[in-house]
Amino acid sequence: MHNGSEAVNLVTQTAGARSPASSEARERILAAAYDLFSRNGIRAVGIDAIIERSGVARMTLYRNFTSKDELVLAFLERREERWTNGWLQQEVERRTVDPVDRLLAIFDVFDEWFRTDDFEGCSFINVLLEITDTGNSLHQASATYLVRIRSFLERLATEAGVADPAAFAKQWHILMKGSIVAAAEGDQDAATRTQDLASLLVARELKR
Amino acid sequence: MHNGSEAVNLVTQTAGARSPASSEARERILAAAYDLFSRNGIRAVGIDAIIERSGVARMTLYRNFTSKDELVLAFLERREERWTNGWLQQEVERRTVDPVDRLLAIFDVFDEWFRTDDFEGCSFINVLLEITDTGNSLHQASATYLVRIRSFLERLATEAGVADPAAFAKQWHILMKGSIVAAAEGDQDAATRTQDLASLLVARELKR
DNA sequence: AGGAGCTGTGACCGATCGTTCTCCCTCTTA
DNA sequence: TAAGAGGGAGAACGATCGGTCACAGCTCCT
Repeated sequence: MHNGSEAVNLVTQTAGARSPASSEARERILAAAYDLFSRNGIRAVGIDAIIERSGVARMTLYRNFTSKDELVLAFLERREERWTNGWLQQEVERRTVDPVDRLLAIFDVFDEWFRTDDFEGCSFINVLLEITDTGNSLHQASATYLVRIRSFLERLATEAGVADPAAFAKQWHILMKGSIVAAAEGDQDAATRTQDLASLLVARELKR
Repeated sequence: MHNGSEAVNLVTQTAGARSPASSEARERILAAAYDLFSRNGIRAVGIDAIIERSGVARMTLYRNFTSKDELVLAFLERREERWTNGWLQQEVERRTVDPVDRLLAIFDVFDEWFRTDDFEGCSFINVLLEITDTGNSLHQASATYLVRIRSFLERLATEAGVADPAAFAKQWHILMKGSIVAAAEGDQDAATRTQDLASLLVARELKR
């Protein structure tokens, strides 16, 4: 899930500009890192595991990424592309158009997610909690991607005509995060429970 | 916080029964492990850091705990003693007596917690997310301690006369977990925001 | 033909991981 | 006073960590 191999074949490129930033090897490394990091966390996954799964040479990895941290950063970036934008946001917008319905639909999407057998949780939360040091670039990057999710919520809240969209988005995000942790604990019905809570907030903010 | 050094001096014990399970060295190891694990997580803290901080010999640690995993297990047990029981539960019960007020007071207690400069988050959530493998004993232990927190909530919900205390406790716990993650993200007002959500649930479940 | 650029191979680095071992010292209690 | 247990110190174990090195092979462009 969320690791669709649309792979974008970029081989046979134009003139000497064979940019290393989009080589086939780099893509395979990133794909392997995505699977391993999202499922097992950062610290638990070593470079060896990544090169083995990607079938790439050790030096090829270090030619494409100067360090493990930079690879993790690239993973987080891809996580936003695939999970936040390509999945959550897109799925919500596909299901309905009314902004309030879209907000509530988040938990319908989560419900399906929580029931997948290989539920991996939210990588941004995982990295944020795994890397304690608030000065660490990985910690900060995760925090930034979480802020971006909140921007999406705030946009929907604004469209819905909520009085204080920023505050609303923060509360909504607390609900989302709570449900994700509950799902990680094993509660398959966490999304439904949380949607019920969310509907209470909607009812208060928007008499309809 | 929550690491009060009440230390329980157990030296000079009775007859040969100098149980290794409560030696002074063991206590110092556990105290060091508590500080380090709760603040930095499990994987980030090595044995070396623990023996250095505790000032104990390497072999003394392994005479008291057969492995790092067992030390982590002992840490989690102490975390429940100090955090769940000795702090959260006690603090809530000290502040008020009405069960509904006690449920809401959780977020008053959280508010103070979130504002401490060395906020460490919930170790049970941290370990649960850090150790992905659901079969791992550390993962399972963390899950169990989270269930116990829910038991406390359920007790209060029952006393409050909620229709479905188990479901109520799960929703309340989702709110708590969401607020803790938000606090880890840096939101100092996460407890207030969450208490507002919580009050909506209370209002629906108990017309008063 | 030749050079540039990316990849593969495999040895290798120092550091750190969790864990074990041996030797000795210091208490306590019988 | 003797026995015995707990602790301290430090070397060492094999494994793994992230990261580097030299060298050879391939494919593409000019």
